[in-house]
Formats: sequence, C-alpha cells, structure tokens
Amino acid sequence: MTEKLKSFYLFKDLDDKSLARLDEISNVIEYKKGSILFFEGDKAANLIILLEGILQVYKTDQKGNKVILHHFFPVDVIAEIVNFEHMHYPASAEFESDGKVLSINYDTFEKEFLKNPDISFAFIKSLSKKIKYLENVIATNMVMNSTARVAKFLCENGDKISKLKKSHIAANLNMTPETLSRILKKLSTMGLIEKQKDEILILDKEGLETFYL
Amino acid sequence: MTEKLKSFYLFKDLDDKSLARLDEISNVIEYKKGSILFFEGDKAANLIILLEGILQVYKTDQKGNKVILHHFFPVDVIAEIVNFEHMHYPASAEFESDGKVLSINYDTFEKEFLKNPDISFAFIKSLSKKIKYLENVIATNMVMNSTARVAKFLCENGDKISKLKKSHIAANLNMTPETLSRILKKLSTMGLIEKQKDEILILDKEGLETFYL
DNA sequence: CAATCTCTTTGACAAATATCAAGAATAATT
DNA sequence: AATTATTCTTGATATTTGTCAAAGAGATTG
Repeated sequence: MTEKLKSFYLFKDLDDKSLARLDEISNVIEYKKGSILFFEGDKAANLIILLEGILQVYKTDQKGNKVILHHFFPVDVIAEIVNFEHMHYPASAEFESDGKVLSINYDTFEKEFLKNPDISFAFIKSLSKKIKYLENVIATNMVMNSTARVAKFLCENGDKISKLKKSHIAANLNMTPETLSRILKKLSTMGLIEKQKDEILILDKEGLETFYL
Repeated sequence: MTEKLKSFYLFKDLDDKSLARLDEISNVIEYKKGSILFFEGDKAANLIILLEGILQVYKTDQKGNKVILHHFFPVDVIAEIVNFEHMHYPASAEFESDGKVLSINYDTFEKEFLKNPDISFAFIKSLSKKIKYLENVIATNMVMNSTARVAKFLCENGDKISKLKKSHIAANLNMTPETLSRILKKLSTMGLIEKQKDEILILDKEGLETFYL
C-alpha cells in the first residue's frame, strides 16, 4: 500500500516513514456507479483522493434540475478546500462509473504533512488546477450560449462523442437533449458537421470555433 | 515601505531581511478609476496585490456584453494562478474606483519566498479563498435565476444599496437594468421590500431568502 | 424477426430574460 | 427655478431555451 501511495504525485517525494504514517491514517473505499460520495451540506472529515472512476459534482436548482459543475478523474484531489476551510460541501458528488477513493484523516494530514514544502507545493498545484477548472466552468457556462458550448465540446471531444449518449452530453453541457439535438441539426445544415450512424464528423473545425473564440 | 509590506497578512511573518528583499523586487502602482489593470490574454510577469480600490474582473460575450466574474477588494491577491501556472489572463480587469496595487516580480518571489512554509500556507489560504469565491459565483450565476440573485443581493447588501446606481447593481448581477427594475417592482408588490426615494427597505428578509435558500 | 424498450428527434407551446423605444423621475447645470 | 442631461421605469416585442407530447429510429430480448 505504501508503494501505491508513493505513486501519487502528491506523495512522490515522501520518505518511507512518512508513507507508512500516511498509510495508517488513510483507507481505500470502493463505490458503485450511481452512488453518492457526499451530499451538499455534508461536513468533511477526510481528504479524498479519487483513485478510479469518474466523479460528477453537481448542484440542484430550484426546479430540481441538476446543474453539473465538475467532473473529476483519477488522480484528482476532491474538494480539498472543504477540509482546509472546515466548510460544508457546497455541492453533491455522484459516481458516474464504479470508483475507488483514498480517504485520509484530514486533521492529522494537515498537522503532520501540510508543513512539508513538497506537499504544500503539490497542494498549491492542486488548488491551482482547480481554479483553472472553475474559471473554465464559468467561462463556458456563464459567457457562452448553447451553440457555443456545443461547438466547443465538439472541437475538444470530437473523438469521445461516439461513445457517449446524447442525453449524457446534453446534461454535461447543462442543456436539454432537445436543445442539443436542434443545435446539432443546425450545425449539420450549416455544413460544419455531418451526423452519421454512430458518429459525428467535424467537417469545418474553424467554422465551429468561430462560435466560441 | 517594508513596514507597509509587513502589514499584509501574506507577509506578516517575514523577517526584516526578507522584507527588504521583497521591497527590492516590488513596486506600487496607482490607477485611475476606469483604467485597465490587465486585458484578457495578457501575460503576467508580476504578482499583483490590490492595496486600494475596487477591481472588477470581467469577460465579454459574443454580443459584446460584459459578464462580470469577480470583484476584488483590498487586500486581495489578484489572479495568482496566472503567475503560478504561467498562463495568460483568462479575463480583463478594470478599476471601478481609483486604486493602488503592489506589483511583485513573480519569478523571484516564487524562487525566494514561496518555499517559506508561512508564505506557502498563506498562499494556500489565498487560493482557497478564491475557490470559495468562484464556487459562490457559480452557485449564484449558474444555479439561481434573476429573482433569486436580486433577493440574495438585497439580503447581503441591503445597506450599500442606496449608494449604488441601479444600473450598476444590474451589471453586477449580470442582468439588464430593465429586468432589475421589474423584479424590484414584483418584490415590492409582494410586500417583501419597500422602494423609497433613495433607499430600498427590506420588510421581510425571510421571505426574500426563500427565493434562494 | 417481431415485440418491446430506450433514446433521439420533431413540433407546438411556455417561461425567462433581453432588446428597443418612449415616457417618467431624478440629478446636475446654468 | 428652469433647462438639460442621466437614470429609471414601463410597454411591446424578440430571442433563447425549456417543457411536454408524440413520432421515429436503434437497440435488446424473447
């Protein structure tokens, strides 16, 4: 297990003694697809690192619609500020696939590890990454309209698109499947993409980019 | 000047020698209301700390409308990840009032100061604060509708409201003045607020809160 | 391969907010 | 105080996206 810990960038510079200690204060938990890692409002006692699976973080608006805020992939540190600031989770998190998590007792971690310059630098790195992600969420969802979001998604994920259900893509882009369908039709009519059996071909990437750049 | 530096929480634990060095690599710049601190896309060479004034950070959407993302107040560290990640500014910043800024050569700062555990802890604190702020921007603007945003603003800023122009409030809430006017009228009709000459009285705070809690 | 189930598309309509234009209220200036 | 300039409000209309319902297309199962 200490070997496994060592392989995470956050811990790569720790000596064996520290790793053993870290091992003591942490454990691995597995989750099934669809299960909830935490609910909005929960308090956090553990620092959580996503080892396997895709985690979706969302809020629910007044009409009861999910508003998807993040996706986390391995190996991401999840919501560390909630630990750092002793806050409540500002959103809920649900596994989009089966997953696995490393759960570290945070108080001990802060006391014994966060002073270590390598750890704190990695922690800064992780926070920084999160800010970039949030900036992107804001730029995408507050500044861009539906068509722009679809165009951006197509340009950035043209490959993955065949594997995903359209309704799933729509949820990720915070729009309804109907709206997505209509936009794809429009882009198709404009000759920017071609809808095939199972795939969407991008015919004019530059044309798509004009919607959001 | 070193005394002044010492008064910022980020530097409060530095010894005199370090402060003198910090002084060497930094300088104070003054800005007039309406002037631009940086444009979206600019590259950053300096770590910027807002000493005086209110700074507005915004993007421009495709129609040319400003979308206001943040407000910074003294003493905030501005967009430190842009330095840390050697990125370009993802948005523009404009002074809403006359202002003053401490500009620190970032490369030197990272090399000579960021290793210091007190500094790095304060840096983490600052990043953490920013994440909370961004989470709030997202929660407010992506999850809440116009009425909820106005209600929240009234509850949180009931005092300041008389000093601000309505068009300015509307811009801050990312809606048009017309929409704000209509919502205030609606809330007034519902008996939750009372519009007076120069002020808005909150008659039923709990009633307002139901719009967004 | 027919029946069933799920997902996607389409159409008609509704809701929220923006836009444009005009009038009303306030504030500033002469 | 009268005039002028700003800002705010109101009404009419447009735009974007969501909602609901039904039809169509694909996939799955017996």
